[in-house]
Amino acid sequence: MKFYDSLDKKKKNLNLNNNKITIYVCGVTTSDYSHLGHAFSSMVFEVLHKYLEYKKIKVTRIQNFTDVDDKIIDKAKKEKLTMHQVSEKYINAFIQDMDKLRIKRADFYPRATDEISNIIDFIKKLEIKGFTYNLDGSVYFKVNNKEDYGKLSRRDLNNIVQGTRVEIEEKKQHPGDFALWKKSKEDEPFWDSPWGRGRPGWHIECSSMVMSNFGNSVDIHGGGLDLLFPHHENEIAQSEAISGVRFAKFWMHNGLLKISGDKMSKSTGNLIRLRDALKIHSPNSLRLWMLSSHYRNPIIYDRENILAQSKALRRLREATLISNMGKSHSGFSINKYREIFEKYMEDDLNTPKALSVLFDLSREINKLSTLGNDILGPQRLLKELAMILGLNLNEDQERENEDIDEAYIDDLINKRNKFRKNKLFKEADETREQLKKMGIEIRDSQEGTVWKKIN
RNA sequence: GGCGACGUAGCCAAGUGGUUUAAGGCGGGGGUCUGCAAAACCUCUAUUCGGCGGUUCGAAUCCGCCCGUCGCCUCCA
Repeated sequence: MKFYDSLDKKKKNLNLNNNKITIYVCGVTTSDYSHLGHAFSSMVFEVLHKYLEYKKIKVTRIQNFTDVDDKIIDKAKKEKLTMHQVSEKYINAFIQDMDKLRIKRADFYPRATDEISNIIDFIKKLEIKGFTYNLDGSVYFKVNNKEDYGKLSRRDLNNIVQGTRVEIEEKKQHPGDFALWKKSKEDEPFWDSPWGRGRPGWHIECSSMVMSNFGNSVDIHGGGLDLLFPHHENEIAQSEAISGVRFAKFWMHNGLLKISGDKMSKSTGNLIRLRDALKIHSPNSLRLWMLSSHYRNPIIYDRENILAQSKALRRLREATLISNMGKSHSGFSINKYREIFEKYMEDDLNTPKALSVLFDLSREINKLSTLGNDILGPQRLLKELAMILGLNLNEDQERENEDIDEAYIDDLINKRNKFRKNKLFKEADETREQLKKMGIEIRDSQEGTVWKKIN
């Protein structure tokens, strides 16, 4: 099983201890509703999780909530709520929205505010080792004391600031130094610490959570590519400054989601909320769309593309819905498809290729069915493999059949079939048109007439 | 200015030295089936991988230059 490691810049073999694996994924700052980029990132590592589990590997996946930060504090002031209330609201929304997308939940969702005492201990250790300095009640990490700083993002400390738009805090010893502990201003939430009242800096919570849950090193550390610098670079610096060992065996970064060529991000307001996307797209179509490009590549939001995926989805679903009338066995090897699927998944999570196996399998099922073969096994395999990718091939069918007067539809279908029996085709076609106007498409087959809702 | 990614058919998107004279999906053409449809199946739809050079017996795949798009260097999945 090979995955691309952003630090070593190559695909590496995943070696396991006792068939166990630990995964830490950087979660969201709880200052707003989650957007599609969050969904994409969460889904990538969820699919990884599910695949490993399918391979009988014991996975522990943690995804954090950053529930203390400037934006949350601002929002709380504006809405006259406490920081905690704001966070609570968006944490609940996150869970709700991700559930709807059928993202299997992580094992734990630790919050920064529950981690404070560990964080303080962490900073104390860094202090003892001489990696920090105090500046007006805030504590900073000395980037110059970490000789390999910049190894993840290939950055050189000497020109790390040149040409940037960063306003350099003149007091910092080095422009790259970052806050471990921020002194709190008046009317801001705070925690007592050896350095006075304040709150943790952004990067420290992830290091602390990894270490308090997994020890000095985690197997896979994931997140969006936008976190590579400075967030993950800083995590490495502070963690390895303490432990002296490699912080994450694998750094996995998903590509960023874009809207008409530009990154989806909070700063520009250029984003689509997951809950809004779910109003016009089914979970399956959204997932199929996200899975149809490789996780490390950027993906551009485009309604037409997602719509195309929902049509593709039908192909898969139809193949699982064919009644199994066949008796004979074709000598068809389902293991071949399973093996190819696994081969692609284990090659750095190549979901586009893995999906192609599902489509090939669907075609095979249709062919076998026409030839009168037993298709139960292949159908089960199709559903099983799709489920690893979070595609529920029964779900949309059920969903589409909601809110429909089935008895009325059955009446019309019976009526049409009587017309057909009596060769009154004109009347039969009119009835079919009537159904179509209601959004119902029908299909005649040997087993009778079946119908489904169309969009 | 520094670091990095990408550019493959009408569209989306894999492939990163020979097994690929390039997966899969959407769209489109033709056919089979059907009273007609739908679905399904068969078949066609890039002799070619941004451009130009180079390395090699052999390149979409490696190297160089150029053009274009984007990301990070600021909170960000």
